[in-house]
Amino acid sequence: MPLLVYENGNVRKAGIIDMLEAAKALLLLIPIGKVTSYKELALALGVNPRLVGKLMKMNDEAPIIPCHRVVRSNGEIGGYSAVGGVDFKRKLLELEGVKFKNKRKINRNSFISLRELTIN
DNA sequence: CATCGAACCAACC
DNA sequence: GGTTGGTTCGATG
Repeated sequence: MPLLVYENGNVRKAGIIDMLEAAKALLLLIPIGKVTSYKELALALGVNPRLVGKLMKMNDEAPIIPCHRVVRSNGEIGGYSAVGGVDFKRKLLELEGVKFKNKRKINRNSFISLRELTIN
């Protein structure tokens, strides 16, 4: 299901910029110490997970808008193209209290589903 | 669990 | 039209 946008009286399919704004809004809901996955965002936005990566890359306000809290659904850290690279991403997450099982993987219980954030 | 190939889809060239 | 990602999935060991 593609994301739709209501704009001066009619409905159209969301463009990449619309999705970027929507993604940013969702990112701001993720609490410190928690992460979500590209997949979850993808489901919420109705796009391919790889496109979510592209969106995160377009976020020029990292790490204020916390795209570093988006990781792979299998627990691996994923990428980070903003300054500092993946090492900085890991550092941020550790600093925020995200628990790592080991160097590669994040604990299951550090994940929060977008449903928990957008409902109630 | 780890690895591998294929599917994904909009951007970019 | 082919390649490329901040990925995922299913199959296989």
